[in-house]
Amino acid sequence: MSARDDREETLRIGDVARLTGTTPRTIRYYEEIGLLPGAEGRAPGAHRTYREEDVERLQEVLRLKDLLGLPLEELTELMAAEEARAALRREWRSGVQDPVRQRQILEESVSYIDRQLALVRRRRDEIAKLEEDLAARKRRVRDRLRNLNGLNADIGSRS
Amino acid sequence: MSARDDREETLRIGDVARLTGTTPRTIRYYEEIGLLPGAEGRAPGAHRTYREEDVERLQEVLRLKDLLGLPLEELTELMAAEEARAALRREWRSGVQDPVRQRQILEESVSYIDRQLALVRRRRDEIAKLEEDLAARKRRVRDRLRNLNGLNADIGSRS
DNA sequence: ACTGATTCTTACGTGAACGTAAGAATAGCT
DNA sequence: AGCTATTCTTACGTTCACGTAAGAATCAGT
Repeated sequence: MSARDDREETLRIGDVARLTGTTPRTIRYYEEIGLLPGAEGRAPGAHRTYREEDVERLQEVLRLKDLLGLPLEELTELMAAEEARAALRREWRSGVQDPVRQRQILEESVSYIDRQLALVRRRRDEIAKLEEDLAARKRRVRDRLRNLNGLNADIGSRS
Repeated sequence: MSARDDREETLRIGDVARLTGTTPRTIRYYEEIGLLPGAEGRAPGAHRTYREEDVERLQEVLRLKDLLGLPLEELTELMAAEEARAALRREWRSGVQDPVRQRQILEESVSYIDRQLALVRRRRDEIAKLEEDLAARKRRVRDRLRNLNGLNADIGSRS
């Protein structure tokens, strides 16, 4: 009763839901569609257990979902990067340390991060463009307002 | 057959759909929920007609929807700015030109643009933060890779 | 071992945002 | 006036992303 892998405080689905601002249902759903891993060795009917790592991953998922607005299926592909990192960590802890395999996993991870970065940067540019356009529009309207106020500077002093 | 308001080439719903990359159904739906105006004086059963102005407005709607990810109902509120601008333009063309009313409309327009800008800037910041985080993560992974390559510089030369 | 809280599985329900089908009507052209 | 393409209205269907309900099972604490 000492040498097992149940280290690091083990959270339950309700805890994770509270920590991430979602609901248990959502977490189960994400697991169901393969967006979250859903621990291999779990007896049918047994409670799901999570660690900090899983919480962070879920937060990443929610963030990408919110900011990129992708359908969950595409997000599933994107998140394969975290899978690679998780796999690496597991192999790391289990002491495998085959440098060739590690290189492979790390490179895979980089390529997935690059895919995420590409999407994020496109969004960033689109948002920037939108902001510029809105600012320009605002300037034009304010110019018209200044015009009106200039031509008859008698009416109204506070908006 | 000369003095009417049917100036400016009048588009039909299919044209607008093609120009904006959507479908007629979507356009009707947006009109139905009040997100698009849906011309007042239209006989029941008659074809809808649009002008450049309407196309631009729809493009704005689609852009905000995509980039902000708001439910259409909230978007409807946000778009009240365009309504104000459209109203102003109509009064302008019809020669009303009551400066007090114009001031009112312009200020209303500014306040709606400000609301849009606030939302867009929040998004911009969130996206920027996400990009930074991803870039940092990538750096860390690449550092590990460099480490691996340093320790055994024999394997693999191209990624 | 018991108990109360939480979770499990299964399955049907829901809201948002459209898709699709059908029959009638309209608009542009000749 | 007639023909054809497009559109109109109405209404039911669909997909995504969960919500909700029910009965059984599990887990933490005593």
